[in-house]
Amino acid sequence: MATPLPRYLQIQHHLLEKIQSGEWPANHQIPVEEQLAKDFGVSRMTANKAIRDLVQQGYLTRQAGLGTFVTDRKAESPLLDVHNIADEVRSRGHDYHNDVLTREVIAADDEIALRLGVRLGSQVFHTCLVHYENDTPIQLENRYVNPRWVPGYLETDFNRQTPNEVLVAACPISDIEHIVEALLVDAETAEWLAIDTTTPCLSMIRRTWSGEQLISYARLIHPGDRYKLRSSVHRPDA
Amino acid sequence: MATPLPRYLQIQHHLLEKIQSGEWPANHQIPVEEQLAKDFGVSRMTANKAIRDLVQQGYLTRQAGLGTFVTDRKAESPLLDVHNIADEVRSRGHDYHNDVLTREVIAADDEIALRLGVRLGSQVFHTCLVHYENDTPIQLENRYVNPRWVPGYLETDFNRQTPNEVLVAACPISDIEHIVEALLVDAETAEWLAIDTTTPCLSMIRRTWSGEQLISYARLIHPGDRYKLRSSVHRPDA
DNA sequence: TAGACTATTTTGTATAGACATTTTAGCAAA
DNA sequence: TTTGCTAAAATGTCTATACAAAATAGTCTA
Repeated sequence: MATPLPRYLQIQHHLLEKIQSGEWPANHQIPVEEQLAKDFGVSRMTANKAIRDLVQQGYLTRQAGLGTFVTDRKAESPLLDVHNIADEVRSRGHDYHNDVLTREVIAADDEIALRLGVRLGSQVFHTCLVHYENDTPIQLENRYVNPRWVPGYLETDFNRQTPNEVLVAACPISDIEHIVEALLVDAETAEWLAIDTTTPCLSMIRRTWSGEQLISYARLIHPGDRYKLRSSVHRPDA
Repeated sequence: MATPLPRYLQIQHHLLEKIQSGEWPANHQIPVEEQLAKDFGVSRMTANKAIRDLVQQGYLTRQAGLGTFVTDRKAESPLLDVHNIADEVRSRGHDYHNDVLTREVIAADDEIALRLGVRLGSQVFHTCLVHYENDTPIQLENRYVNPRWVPGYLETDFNRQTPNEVLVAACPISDIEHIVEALLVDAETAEWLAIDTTTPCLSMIRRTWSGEQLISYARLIHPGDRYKLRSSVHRPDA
C-alpha cells in the first residue's frame, strides 16, 4: 500500500481492539478526546472524527460533560445460524445431553408424505429425542428424514452428534423454513418435558432443504418458560 | 427548545427531504460540498460533516473526483412484507383494521432506554394497537419508536399505514431481530385480544435497525390459536 | 491516432483554534 | 441541611485553511 491508513482509522482500530478484546468492558469510559489526540499526535478534530464514526456504528456512546463509553450491547447471534441446540446449550456454559425415545423406519403416512415431499408409503427415518440443558428438558424433537439423502442417519450416536449436525454433515443445507406457534401439549409430551399441560409451549416446525431436495421435517417443542427463539436478519445493501 | 438545530442537521434534513420526496432519484448527484456550504452559509467542513453522516447511514454514496450520489436501494425484501400484518391479513382475502389504544410521547424509563438504545428520560414515541382480521383480534402491538429517525410517526393514520409501513417509508430497514417465546398474558391483555388468560400466546419482540441506528422496539402478542409465524431463510452460497 | 501529460473538479484527510452546552463536584450562603 | 453559585471537565459544533488523492476532460506530442 502506497497510501498509509488514515490516522483516524488507526485510532478507530486501536479503540475497536480494546473493545473487542474485552480489555474495555461495556460501559467502560474511554480516554477523552484530548488525551487520544495527544496519544496519537493528532488534533482533537481527528480524534473526534474517529470517535464520532464509532458512535454512529454503535460501538461507543457519548454524553456531553460525562465522557465516551463502550456501548453495552448483547452478543449478536450469528446471522444464518442453523440453530444447533447442543451448541446453544454449551455456549451458555451448561451441560448438554439427550434421550432417544424413538429411532425407527416407518412408512410415510398422508401427513408425512405431504410434508416431506415423498410418496405415500415410502420408507422414512423417524427419531424422537428429548434435549436437556443441565438435566432440564428444553426441547422435544420429532424428526422425519428422507433416507435417500442421509442414508446413515439412524446409525448415529445422537449424544455425539445431534440430528441437525448429521444433516449438515451429510449435505449442504441451503434453505430452512420455520413455522412457529404457541400451543398447549398433550399429557404424554408434557411428561417428557417435565411440565404440566397448562404450560404454554413454543412449537417450531422446521423444514430443511439442500438445493431443491427436501431433506428433513422436524417438529420441535419447547416449554415456553425455558426457551426463547432469537433470530437476526441483516441486509447489507440497504 | 432554546437551542436551535445544529446547522449540519439542518443540511441533513434538507438532503433527506429531497431524497425521500423522490425529487432526487437513485444515483442523482447532489450539490457538491462547496455549493452546499455556500447555500447554507457554512464552512465546507460543516457540509462535509452532514454528508459524511448520511453516507454512514447509507443514504448517500461518494466517490472522490466524481461527486456524491443518492444510494440506489434494492427493492424491499420479502422479509418485511411477510411481517406486515395488514398485508398478511389482506393476502388471505380478509378484512384488516386496527384500534389505537395508546398514542403518546413518553420519557424513556430504564427498560425502554436500554432496549431502544436511548438516554434515560429521552422522549420516545409509544403506540399500542390491536390488529384485527375480520373483527377478530390477532395481534396486540406495543411499539416504541426513536423520534429522531421517524419524527412524524405519531401523526400517522394507522388504519391507512401500519406502524411497520411508517418505519419502512421513513428509513431503509437493514436489520431486524426477533425474539420469540410462548407465554400466558395478563388479564388486561387477554381482554384486548378477546381470549382468556389460559390461552397460550406467541410473544414476539422485534427490533428494527437502519444501518447502525436502532429505530424501533416492538412487542407483539398473538393468540396462539390464531397465528403462526412463518419464516424462510435461503443461503445461496451453501 | 495513441499515449502521455496537465489542469480542473470533487472528495478525503488533517490542523489549530474558538465558543457553546452538559454534567458533576465543591464550596458558600441561607 | 438545603440551596445556589462557580469552576472544571468533557463533549458538541463550527470556522478557515491546507494539501492529498481520484476521476475526468482536454491538449500536446511522438
